[in-house]
Amino acid sequence: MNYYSVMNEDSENSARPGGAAPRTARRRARTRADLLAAARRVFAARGFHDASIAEITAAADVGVGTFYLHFRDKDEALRALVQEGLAEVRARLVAAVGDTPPERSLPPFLRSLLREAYEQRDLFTIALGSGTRPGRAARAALADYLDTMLEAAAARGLLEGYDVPLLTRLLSGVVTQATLWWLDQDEPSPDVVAAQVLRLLRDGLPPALLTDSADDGDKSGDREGV
Amino acid sequence: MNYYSVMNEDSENSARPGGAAPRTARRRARTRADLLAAARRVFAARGFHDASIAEITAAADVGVGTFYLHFRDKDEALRALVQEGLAEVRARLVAAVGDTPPERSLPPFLRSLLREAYEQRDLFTIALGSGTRPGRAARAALADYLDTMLEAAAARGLLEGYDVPLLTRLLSGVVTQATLWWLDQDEPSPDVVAAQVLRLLRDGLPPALLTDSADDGDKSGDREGV
Amino acid sequence: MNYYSVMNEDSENSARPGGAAPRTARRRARTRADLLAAARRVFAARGFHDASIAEITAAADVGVGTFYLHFRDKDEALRALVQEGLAEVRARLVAAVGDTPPERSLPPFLRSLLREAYEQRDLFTIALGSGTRPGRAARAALADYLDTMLEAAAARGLLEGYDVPLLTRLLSGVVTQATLWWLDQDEPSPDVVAAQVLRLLRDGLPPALLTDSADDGDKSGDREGV
Amino acid sequence: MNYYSVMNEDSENSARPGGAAPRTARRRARTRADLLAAARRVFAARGFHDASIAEITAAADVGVGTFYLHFRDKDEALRALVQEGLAEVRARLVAAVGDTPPERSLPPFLRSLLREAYEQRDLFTIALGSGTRPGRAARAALADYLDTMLEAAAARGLLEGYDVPLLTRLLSGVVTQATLWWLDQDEPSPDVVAAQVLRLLRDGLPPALLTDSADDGDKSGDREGV
DNA sequence: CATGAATGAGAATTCATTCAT
DNA sequence: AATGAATGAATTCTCATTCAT
Repeated sequence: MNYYSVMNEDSENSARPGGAAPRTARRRARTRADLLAAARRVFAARGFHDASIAEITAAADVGVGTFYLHFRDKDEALRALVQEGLAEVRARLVAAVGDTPPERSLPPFLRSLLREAYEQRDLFTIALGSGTRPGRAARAALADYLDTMLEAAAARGLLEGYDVPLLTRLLSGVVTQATLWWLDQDEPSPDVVAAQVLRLLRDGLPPALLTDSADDGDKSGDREGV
Repeated sequence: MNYYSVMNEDSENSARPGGAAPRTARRRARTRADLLAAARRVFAARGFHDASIAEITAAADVGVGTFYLHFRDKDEALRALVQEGLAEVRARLVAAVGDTPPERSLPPFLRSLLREAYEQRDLFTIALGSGTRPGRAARAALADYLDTMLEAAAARGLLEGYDVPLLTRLLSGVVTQATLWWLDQDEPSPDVVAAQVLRLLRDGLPPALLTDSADDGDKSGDREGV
Repeated sequence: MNYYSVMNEDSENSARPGGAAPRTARRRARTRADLLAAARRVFAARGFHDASIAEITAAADVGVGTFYLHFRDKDEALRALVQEGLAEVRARLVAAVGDTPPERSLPPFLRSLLREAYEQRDLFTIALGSGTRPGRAARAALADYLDTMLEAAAARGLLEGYDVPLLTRLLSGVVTQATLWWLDQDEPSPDVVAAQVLRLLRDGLPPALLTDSADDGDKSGDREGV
Repeated sequence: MNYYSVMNEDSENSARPGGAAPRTARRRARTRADLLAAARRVFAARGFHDASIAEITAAADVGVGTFYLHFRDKDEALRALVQEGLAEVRARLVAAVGDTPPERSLPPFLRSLLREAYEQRDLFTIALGSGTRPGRAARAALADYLDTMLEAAAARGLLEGYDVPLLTRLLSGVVTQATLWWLDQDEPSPDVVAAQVLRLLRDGLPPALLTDSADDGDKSGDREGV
């Protein structure tokens, strides 16, 4: 059992009987935010597994014990970091897509997503780059969002012959990889990347590259003229 | 200094003057293979970071010290596992593609790759799934291979307007994700996935999904009739 | 990277803004002192190389990890032990010599040194007896001190014909050996040893023992009458 | 129990029933000599405690197991190395001193000893420099030899007022230190060092350096005129 | 005799977690 | 709420020693 579990009961004990002492609450929230910011820096710099609690608390300029006042353990901190960080991203993406109907929201969504990924390279690297549970959860959340859009399109009969869940994964693979691109380079800008991704999704590759004698009959037949 | 470095001189001392003692060498190779097989199982089951040397040696049914006779440390073992495993995969892929000209080899290459990924799910999960150096190296090797093909196509003027290095990464993202798909499910078969991937790459998504008011001028103009 | 390096910043953070928490600092210092005392006992009893960290922490009655909170490794502990121990000795020697002019300070210095060596046999054994770096540093420090005295004498023209650095080493050899004497015996007392050393240095050995046909010319000429 | 103990029975089994196969014996002796030479190099370079058996056998270009065919363990090898090495030295010293009567042999003895020490710096460093048992044994052997000479002199009434065993130790300290001198420098030559040592032993230090108000009564009285 | 792969006990070291202040 | 010294279980790594060939 952790100190954390004593101090953070599941019940909503934020209801102050006398309605008093919001000062303490604010301090506490600030410390927590400091810790998350420090964790983001340290995880990005050294990788989740090689980061130690002591490093994080040192970066946050708090005592080691303080960590356990706010998080059960390192995994908890990662989960909170990714979850809360991506929640903000999600909010901005929803705002960017606005009330565009699902079947037309893919371009603005991708463009915004890649912009966010570029702005918050460290967070995306942490979330997508390492084989951790919250990383997988983040990928799943992205896939879910894409899924919603594609299912809406499928419901309108726009995706005959596509396996929507698989398609979802492939698309999320494209996005993930585009994101990890910036792990090494800073160029090109997210807008250029978005244009390339959209072009690939719209036009596919040149037919000459996919001429395939082993392909199933009628498909290859359709393309013969090319 | 490691025992490893003492026991494994870099010099080419494999030249046995009397042509003697290949027995010992064979024993040694067998033990090494046992260790790699055990490492593959343990890494796949518990993840690279959570696997301990003791687990690996126990799984290989050898003493702990034996590990260090063959590998400098855990990273070394991972590197060897991925490198040698993928070398075999690469050999089979090369054989599968045969002398198909580069600009027509994408379909057979992808199909073979996905079959290999399916057969050797554990290896691919280890190589691609965790944010380790050999993982990145493996991704890079895949990208290199794709790059060779695409550059050949580009040299024939088949990829006007595409950013080849970026395209390479996006494709490798698709493949990586398709591979990680089987981390959770066993369905569908690699041939079905390959067909979907090839269809996506050939046809792109239905234009309706990509109609984009914010698109850059002439491109959207081209597509207006749709 | 060591826990030590995380917990012991090099910066001068001893400046407590609020002037607070000297309690913790005192506790910490006490634990450190306990560890050094335990190390002294264990090193003296089993020799530096054969002593294990676990033995030291057991002797100090603290957890193993605590050792690394105070010292980077065993060498660090030895260095601290010797350095700090000899610093105290040095302080007492300086006090004993007082403001005696350098060319007359050899007798009181040797007497005090041998008394210290006797009192702190364990420390001197650790410092001088084993071929470790701090051991060599300790010998060097002793030689330096002797050097200061002898150079002062040489500047007054009292050491014509002597190679001062070499002489320094020979003297320190005499002292070192006198010290190691007590490794086996407890007798005779330091004052008796000091008297013998001083007598040897003052009178030399009886000329009869050093009559030397192969000696260099004029020197032997001087002594011919004997 | 060691392989060594099986192969090296205490009984003199060198008596070959058929008087045959001296070839094998020669080979064996040669391997042993190779190992000792390698041990000398490795011990001198890395220190006894930090040298490993594997290093020694690698330097001797034999298999690890071979070591145990000739020595029980590392200590055994050190003992043999020092013992046999010093036996040769001793033989040469005895030859150098010849039939000089004991009370006149100190000068030639010291001169020869320092020459040997210079020639065989590595051996002397190993023997005297590290706090090992054979090291102490070597020091004791040196002291014994000096003791023989000094006792002979004392028997002739030449050492009234000197504590011979202690004097022995002090002298051996001088010699040891002179030897360790060459650990750092190559200069000056052994003959110069010997001359300085002999001068110190003959003349002592200048009286001015040893004027001592705290000295015991009559001794200081004797020296008042100085 | 010689070999060197294999062994495993033991030592060093790390670091998440606790708890007295 | 915050602190940071202390803890010790767990892990990595070393190397003397054995033994089958």
